[in-house]
Amino acid sequence: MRRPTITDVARQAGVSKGAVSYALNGQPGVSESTRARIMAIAEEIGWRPSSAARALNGARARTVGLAVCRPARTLGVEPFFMELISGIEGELSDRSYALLLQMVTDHEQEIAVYRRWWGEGRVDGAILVDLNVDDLRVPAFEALGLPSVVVGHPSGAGSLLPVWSDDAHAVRETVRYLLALGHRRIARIAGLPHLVHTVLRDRAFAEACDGVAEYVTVHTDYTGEEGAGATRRLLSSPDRPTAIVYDNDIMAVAGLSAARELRLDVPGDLSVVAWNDSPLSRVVHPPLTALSRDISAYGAQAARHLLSLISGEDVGPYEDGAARLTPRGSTAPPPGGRDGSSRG
Amino acid sequence: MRRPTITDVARQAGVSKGAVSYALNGQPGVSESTRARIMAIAEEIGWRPSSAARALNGARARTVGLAVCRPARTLGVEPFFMELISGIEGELSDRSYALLLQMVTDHEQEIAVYRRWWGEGRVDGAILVDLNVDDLRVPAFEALGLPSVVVGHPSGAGSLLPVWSDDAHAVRETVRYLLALGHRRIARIAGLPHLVHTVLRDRAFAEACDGVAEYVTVHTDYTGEEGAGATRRLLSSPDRPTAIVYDNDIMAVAGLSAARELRLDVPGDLSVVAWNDSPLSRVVHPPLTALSRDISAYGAQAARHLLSLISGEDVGPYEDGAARLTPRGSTAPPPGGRDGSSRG
DNA sequence: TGCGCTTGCTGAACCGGATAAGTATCGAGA
DNA sequence: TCTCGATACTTATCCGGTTCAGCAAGCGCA
Repeated sequence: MRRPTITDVARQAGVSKGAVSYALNGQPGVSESTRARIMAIAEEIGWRPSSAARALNGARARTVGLAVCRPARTLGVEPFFMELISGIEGELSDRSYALLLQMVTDHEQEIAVYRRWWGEGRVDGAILVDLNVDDLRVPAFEALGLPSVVVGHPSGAGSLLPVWSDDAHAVRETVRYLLALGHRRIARIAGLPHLVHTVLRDRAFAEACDGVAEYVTVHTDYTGEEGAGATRRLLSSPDRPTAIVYDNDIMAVAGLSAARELRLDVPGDLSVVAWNDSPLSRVVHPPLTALSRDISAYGAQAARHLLSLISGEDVGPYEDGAARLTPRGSTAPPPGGRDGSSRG
Repeated sequence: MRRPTITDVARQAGVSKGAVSYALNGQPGVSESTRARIMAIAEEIGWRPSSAARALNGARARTVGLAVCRPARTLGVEPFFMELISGIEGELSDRSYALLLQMVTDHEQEIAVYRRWWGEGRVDGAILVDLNVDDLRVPAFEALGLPSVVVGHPSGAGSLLPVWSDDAHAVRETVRYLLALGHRRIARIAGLPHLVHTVLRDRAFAEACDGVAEYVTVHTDYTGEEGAGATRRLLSSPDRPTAIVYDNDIMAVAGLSAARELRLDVPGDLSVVAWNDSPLSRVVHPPLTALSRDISAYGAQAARHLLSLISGEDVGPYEDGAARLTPRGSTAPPPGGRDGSSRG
């Protein structure tokens, strides 16, 4: 049961291969009646043009690559990726592009994967996530000439096209909010220190707190375990923070549990803010005050930008709206109430 | 900057295209010295054979398709998928196969996606997940002749190749454990009722409890919201259950919080068991007693089976080990202690 | 009536590899 | 010395589309 080819359709329709091709692609060169007849036959015998044969004629592969480089254990839990992928995917499939996915363990391997995909003509472009400081992938992609969108801050994207969101702004908003509540000892449990957005958040956090509150930043690997561990250490120090900002939601949930183990009430004794709002933030008790963003829309935007880039349009960096703080039950004035500070 | 082709390599090496092809594929027909020279030149100019051109000669696309059909909001949170994909992916990339991913909203759309992929020769096979009762996709895939592995129970897989795990066994083990602790009123907050594994779990749960405990099963859409809602309803009834088994971890976490809102202690007043162990189960307090499986290995096995099927090997169904119960802090004897029942 | 233009199609070349068939070279054996 | 066979290639064809050049028919118009 061989797959039907253009020749089968042509023979059945009594026309040449060329005519079928014109009919299929809506090009002039066939009459409407012939086109209809050809399409009907194609439909009937279930013919679809081979993507390989099309690609051979210089056409696009109509596929975008995404290699994700994170330790498996953090990947599974973080809603961020699935939402991002889901957004990318939605946009791609609307334009009948496919997404080629591969998980890798390090950047060297990721570069090798792209080198292969690009060399083999399997993909037309790539999406680069989890931008590192001095990221090896940026010069590699530049050298390959692989059309790429970087999901991350322009400062680290080199000549590649950045799609980003102002994390510094979100940090400032969060700190202002906590200050307004009266907090004066604020900790931040951050993610991997070599990620560009971690560095930017670190800096913004330090600047926002400087002179108005004691602050400390602890780096982790984003896992709940490290989040809980860091929380325990912070909370068992004599001058424990009255508020903790977590760089993702799984650590915030873990921190919530760690606080409870230590018999601390959230938000009575400790306020908790989670980055990346997700269903998880809403189902725990108390529901988490979180920095919300439409990750799926962000992914869709990245995909749109990449497709524009691929089709040769002239596109510039895209700045998505910054995360908005969504106050919920996990934040309140610190123990002892507001210490007389004014707002703003 | 055109991509180099086999012709470029041939010209530079001073040989014919045929020779380059033989050299590349390790076939006899070129001397070792020539082969080395050709490979060196290929490496130098960064040539890789176009996958499209290869596919045109009847070769495989070396790609496997996975269309995931779940509402976006449940997808993001459940670790299950990312772990499964990660396992599939690891196996595929070891054999330099790629994974083509698409998210769809319903089965009709999923079938359409596969029809296109298969018709266009983009994929060599497919992995079917979230098997439904009377699943439309099974006859569709059979009709297409698309080599497929079904991640789900053989009873619903038709003539497709099933890779499955005995959920009924896991249910029985869980119920036995809860009975041994002394529980006599057990609830189960299940997932979508049209999924084959939900039906199988439902049946096994009813059979295991029948005559020895009061039981009730509530169906949800797997989201934390519905899990929390169902938990509240169950716990506010006069004869509330002393133990609840949740069909996934996000609902278990939501249930944990719901119980806490109602001032019920876990595990003192209520025991909680989660299906699908994940980092999430360990970071909440108390850590959740969970049904653990190596999802990643399961995915890898599904991928291996599919690749065997694609290469025409004769493969039979694969039954993975059933989930093992991992007791943690969320389960204990019911209020009032063991009611004198003996173990076993 | 003849010219040029448009319409609707055909035939052939081409994309980049794989591969079967053909060929030149060389060494070994009769 | 001639043949045989292996070795190391080349040449040509094919895969399934796209696309360009060509061509016949029909039509408007001078």
